[in-house]
Amino acid sequence: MDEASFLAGYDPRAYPSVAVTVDVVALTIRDGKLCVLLVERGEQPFAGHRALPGGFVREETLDEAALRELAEETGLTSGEAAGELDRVHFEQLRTYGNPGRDPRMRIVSVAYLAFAPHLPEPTAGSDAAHAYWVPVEEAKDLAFDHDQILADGLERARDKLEYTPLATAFVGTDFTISELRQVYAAVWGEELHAGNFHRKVLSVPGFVESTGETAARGGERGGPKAKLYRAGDARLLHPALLRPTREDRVR
Amino acid sequence: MDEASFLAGYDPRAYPSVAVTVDVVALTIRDGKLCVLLVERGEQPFAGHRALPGGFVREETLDEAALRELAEETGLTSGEAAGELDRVHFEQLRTYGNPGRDPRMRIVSVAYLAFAPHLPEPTAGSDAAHAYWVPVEEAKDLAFDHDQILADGLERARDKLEYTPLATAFVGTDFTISELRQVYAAVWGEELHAGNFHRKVLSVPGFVESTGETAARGGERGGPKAKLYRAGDARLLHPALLRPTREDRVR
DNA sequence: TTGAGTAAGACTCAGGTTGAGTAAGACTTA
DNA sequence: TAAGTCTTACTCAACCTGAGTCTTACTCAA
Repeated sequence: MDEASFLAGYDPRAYPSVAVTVDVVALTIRDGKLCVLLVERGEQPFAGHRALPGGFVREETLDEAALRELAEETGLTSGEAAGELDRVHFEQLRTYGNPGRDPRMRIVSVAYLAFAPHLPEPTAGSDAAHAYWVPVEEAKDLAFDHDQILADGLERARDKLEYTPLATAFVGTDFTISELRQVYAAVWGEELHAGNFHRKVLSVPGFVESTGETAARGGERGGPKAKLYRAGDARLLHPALLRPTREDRVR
Repeated sequence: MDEASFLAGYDPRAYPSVAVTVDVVALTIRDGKLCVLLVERGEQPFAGHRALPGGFVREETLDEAALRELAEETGLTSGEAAGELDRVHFEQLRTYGNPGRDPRMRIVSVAYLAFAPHLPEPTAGSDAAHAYWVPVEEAKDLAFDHDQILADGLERARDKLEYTPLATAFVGTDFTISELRQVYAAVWGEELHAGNFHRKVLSVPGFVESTGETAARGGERGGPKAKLYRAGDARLLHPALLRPTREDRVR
């Protein structure tokens, strides 16, 4: 039965009311670690627990609701700072709506995944004072089913790194191959062979293009100045950068 | 802002009410063609148009709602026939909730993807009399944003065939490699090299396992009796069966 | 019954991609 | 200045790929 025939034959008020929210899994890399944006809960249920940022959907698209929530939580709502959000990659993750996931009422939550190059620490004193970046391995015991949502988001992020140029959303407009490799290492949680990574990135058409420039200085502990690149126009990587196979992913 | 702080600070009734539905993109293969289950709309809006089956979410999980809708539309609700639904693969596709996607009220729809080996034609006289299987290339001008939902579902199906043993959900419990190849050909819309496909399927650990049996007869127009296989225990295919690269997928 | 056509499945081969390793040279800090 | 780090380029063997050939087993129609 589709929406229309339902509406013709049933009274929507015969069913319990449902609320629709968005929750955002916002990821960034800080100090070489993959971090997620969390908010501190002050009220029951789950008072004292941390949760993913989110909120009710208003008269706006779901995408707009997710972007608005992220902007509010990071404090990036005003003019200049809001421009940083332009470089954030946004995509819908999946929807969570089991009865009982919120103890108070039926809430269907559309989860989003956001990848940010380097958003500032939410500033104290603002609306966003209760939000902060947490390394993903420390993000446990979240409120509601947010542990599951975070886990699903991380899995999606790791997958998309293989087939899409998503990693370029985590670095600045100009970056070195080494910086890009550190993104993969942080998200996948394992080191990559620098030489092979270099070869593969440059062999994928449209992944990166040279700026002709060179980094201002070498690495922190030595090494030559690396060449600078910017994101190319590819939307899919071919061939893909497959992560080292793990048998436990297969069965 | 998360759900709890919203609920504490705002009155949900201050926002327009939102209804939550599920829509199902149910795919099967009939006569070598990929087909989708559609229902005929008798009422405005979109009277005379076809639509994806779907309906309101009740006191059940989203997954249960999608399964229930599919069962109702196909008429597979009673004892024995309902068993056929056990072999249907189900997964959430994505959620569509733009204001205005339904002209009457704000409706957020969680779309599901279903893959069925060979569900019967919905029988006339039942509740499902207005539902039927349509080859996907003939499924145009659907109601609401269902063209988009179908397109997204097809893209997902084509992708998942590469990395997962999903194709086995389209065939019987016992099948030949050739039948499996025809599934790939139907979903991807292109012929595959029989020898290479054979080699690759058998080389992927856990994709298929031999039954030791042989098909009762050869192909319709000749050829030897093929060996029979059943689905293995792999959940991811490694190495993947990548479809022939198309440049237009990349940029 | 036989011959033509079809398909399953095993094989070959050239070309490309892979992970692993080596090496030269540019740069850092101590 | 010395020791260590890092980018980048290279080599190599192993593997995977698409394209094609071949044998054998079967169906169908004459």
